[in-house]
Amino acid sequence: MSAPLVAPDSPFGDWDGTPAGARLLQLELAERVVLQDDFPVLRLIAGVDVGFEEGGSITRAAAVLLDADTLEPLAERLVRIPTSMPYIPGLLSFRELPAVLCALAELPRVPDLVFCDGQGIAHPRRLGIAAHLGVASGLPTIGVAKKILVGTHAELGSKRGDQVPLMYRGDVLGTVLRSKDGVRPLIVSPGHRVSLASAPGLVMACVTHYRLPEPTRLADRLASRRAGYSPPA
DNA sequence: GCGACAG
DNA sequence: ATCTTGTCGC
Repeated sequence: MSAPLVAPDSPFGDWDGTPAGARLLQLELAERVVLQDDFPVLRLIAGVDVGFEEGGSITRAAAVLLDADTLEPLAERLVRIPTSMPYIPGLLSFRELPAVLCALAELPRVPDLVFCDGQGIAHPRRLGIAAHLGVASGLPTIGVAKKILVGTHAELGSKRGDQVPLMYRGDVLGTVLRSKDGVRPLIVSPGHRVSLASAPGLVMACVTHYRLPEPTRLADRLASRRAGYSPPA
C-alpha cells in the first residue's frame, strides 16, 4: 500500500487561508451545530482558554479537566504553538482553535462537556469559537464570554443568577447571566450538543466564589500564566 | 460612508 | 489578548 501523500488533518479542512474563505467555511460548519442536549453522563467537565507570549508570536492553550460534581481539578495541560493568524473580530477560532484542540487532546481522559472562553452561537454567522470547537471535536461545548460580540438584551437584574436572553436579528442566541451579585454579566451561548435553555444552569453549577465558572477560570489562570490559589472555602 | 468589534 | 502601579470602592 502507498503511504498517504498528504493528509495534514487541519481543523479547517481545505480553507484557502483568507478571511473571506474563513467566513464561508463558518457558514457551512454552523449548519452542523446541534442545539439539543446530548451528553448522557456528566462526570467530567473541561475548561479551555488561550493566552500569548512574546508579544503574541506564541499561542498558549490551556485545558483543565474537572470532576463535574466536586469541581476539583483532576488534570491540566498546556501547549505552546507559534501564532499563525492575527485577531480579527468574528474569526477568533481561526487564530486560537488549533492550539485549543492540541491542549484538549493532551488531557488524560475525554470530557463529557467543554467550557470555552468566548462565544458559542452568539456570533454573526452562528459559529463562535465554542461552537467551532464543538463541531471540530464532536464534543458538547458551551461558550462563556466576558463581553458581547453581537446582539442586544433587556436590562438585567443585579443579583447572582439573574438572566435575560441575548437577541440578534430576531433570534435568541444566548443568555446574559449575572454569575455573582454586582459583577459584569457573562455571555453564555450553546456551542454544540447543548440547548439554549440548559446552558445557563450548567454554567451556574460551576460557579463558586468567582465571576467565571471554575472550568474557564482555571484554564484562564493557566493560559495567562497567572499563579494564585483559591483561599476562601 | 460611519461605527462596532469575543480574545 | 497584552503592556503595567497604584488607587478608588464595596
